[in-house]
Amino acid sequence: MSPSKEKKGESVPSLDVPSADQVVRHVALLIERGKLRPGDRLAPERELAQELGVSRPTVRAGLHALAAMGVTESRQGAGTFITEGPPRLGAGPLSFLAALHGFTRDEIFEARKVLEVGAAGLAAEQGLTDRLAPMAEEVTGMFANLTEPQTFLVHDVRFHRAVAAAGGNPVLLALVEMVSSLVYETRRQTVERAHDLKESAEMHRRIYQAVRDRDPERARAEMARHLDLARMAQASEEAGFLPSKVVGSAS
Amino acid sequence: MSPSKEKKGESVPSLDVPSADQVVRHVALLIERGKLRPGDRLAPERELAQELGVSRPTVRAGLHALAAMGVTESRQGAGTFITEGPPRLGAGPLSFLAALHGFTRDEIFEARKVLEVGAAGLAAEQGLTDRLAPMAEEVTGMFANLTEPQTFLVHDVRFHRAVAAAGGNPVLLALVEMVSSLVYETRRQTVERAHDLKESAEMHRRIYQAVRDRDPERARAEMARHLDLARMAQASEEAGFLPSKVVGSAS
DNA sequence: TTTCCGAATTGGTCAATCCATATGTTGACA
DNA sequence: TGTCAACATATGGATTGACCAATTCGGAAA
Repeated sequence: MSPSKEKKGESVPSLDVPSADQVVRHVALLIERGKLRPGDRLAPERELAQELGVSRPTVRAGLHALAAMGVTESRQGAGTFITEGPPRLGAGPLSFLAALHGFTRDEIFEARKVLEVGAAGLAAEQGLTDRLAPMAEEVTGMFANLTEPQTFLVHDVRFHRAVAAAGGNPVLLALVEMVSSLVYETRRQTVERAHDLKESAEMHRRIYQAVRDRDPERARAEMARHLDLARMAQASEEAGFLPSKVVGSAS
Repeated sequence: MSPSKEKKGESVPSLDVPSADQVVRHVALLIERGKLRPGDRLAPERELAQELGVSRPTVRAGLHALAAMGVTESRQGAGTFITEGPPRLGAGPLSFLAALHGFTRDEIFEARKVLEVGAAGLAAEQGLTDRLAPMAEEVTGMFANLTEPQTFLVHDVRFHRAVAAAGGNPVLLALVEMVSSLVYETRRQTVERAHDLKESAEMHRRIYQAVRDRDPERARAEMARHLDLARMAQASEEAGFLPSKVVGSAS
């Protein structure tokens, strides 16, 4: 079954496939061929090691890499599983990039603006009525927690997620969540200083109404305006509070 | 320096920190504190193992995870280094997501549209003249290779990268590259069937001109139009060629 | 039939060892 | 004296073997 067991010192030492990558490629192949679907369990490490002709630590290295990419999850005693649930991109890689290259708050908000304005437009165009309820719910949650900044923030984040979801594009949703999570950690530390939570809730409500009314242009405009104001609000919250305006907390 | 050396069977077994994550967190901390910058070399695995009080295989597992996130690169005999170069997000995670959840070509193009239309708008607004040359160069390369589809495609991809770069936002650039790379592999297999390469080159030229003229609205419109046409073009190229319209080739 | 315990399964970790590659040093040779 | 090749060292890559810890599931007992 496995003619790949080549001796090392052979005449042609050209094909050097890093063994750890072999595991990743193997899993990738199984996924592409549909043999592995979300929630499925992978073969035990010991079996994988034998199948691929590598040692167990090598298999483990590959599985760690897959786990870091959010592809798999391992539970001691149970097994290794393909990640279930909605498509998500881990925030880790972006967080590291942010910390390493010193992304600024403004840059991140600008990226959010592009993503979320687009998502809001799509949401209004699609007009999927069953996606409206989650948005409305979060707006309600915001108005109900004007004096509880932390709770308010949770509804805030979930509202933006709901808008992206209403866009109906899983790729965009994954990107929005990845970038949003970059801001979330920072924001959680400064939201206590926020004033005008009411004004923020009103803006979210206007975004919701625009989507509900299937008015893409208004949805885009309201989202753009909201993110601009949110950016400035956070800037003032951070004033003299955080040592640097550089974001980045690796998960 | 490290009082974290807790015995396992102690009276309070509550704090179970998966050892592999310890390595990731350790590196993350060093990065956040500015002790590690792109290009720097990490301590040797054996030293890290001793510092953190874990075994070397565990350290290796953590380093593999970091490598999978694109944070580090290891070179046998030399050491492990923080990834250098421009901020990049690996395409691996998105590829897996695409394969697992069956993202369609249309969904990916829609996401590209949001990202790249936004980037084109930013590029035109910024008007950084020193970012124009790379774009012009790729357009020239496309016109010079109308009969060489593979070469044409390379310039095509690089043009879109150049536009995103001209937007001046590293976050957006990283996202554009990540999503674009999803399409690239598929496209490379079908581009031979393309006709109207000349028309495609013309469209790119118009995008360039709009950015050069600092006309954001036109830049957005041209990019949107281009991506719509490119989507349809690829659909016809794929007709009866690829077994499925589902994208996804994990790197 | 229900409940509980224990064996088998499986991931998590460690230790020791060897190999492959890169790098720096040293010594021989021109 | 200068240059280059061979060797020693540092470091990541991988293996073997073993043991621990958490989960799962089946069989025994109530």
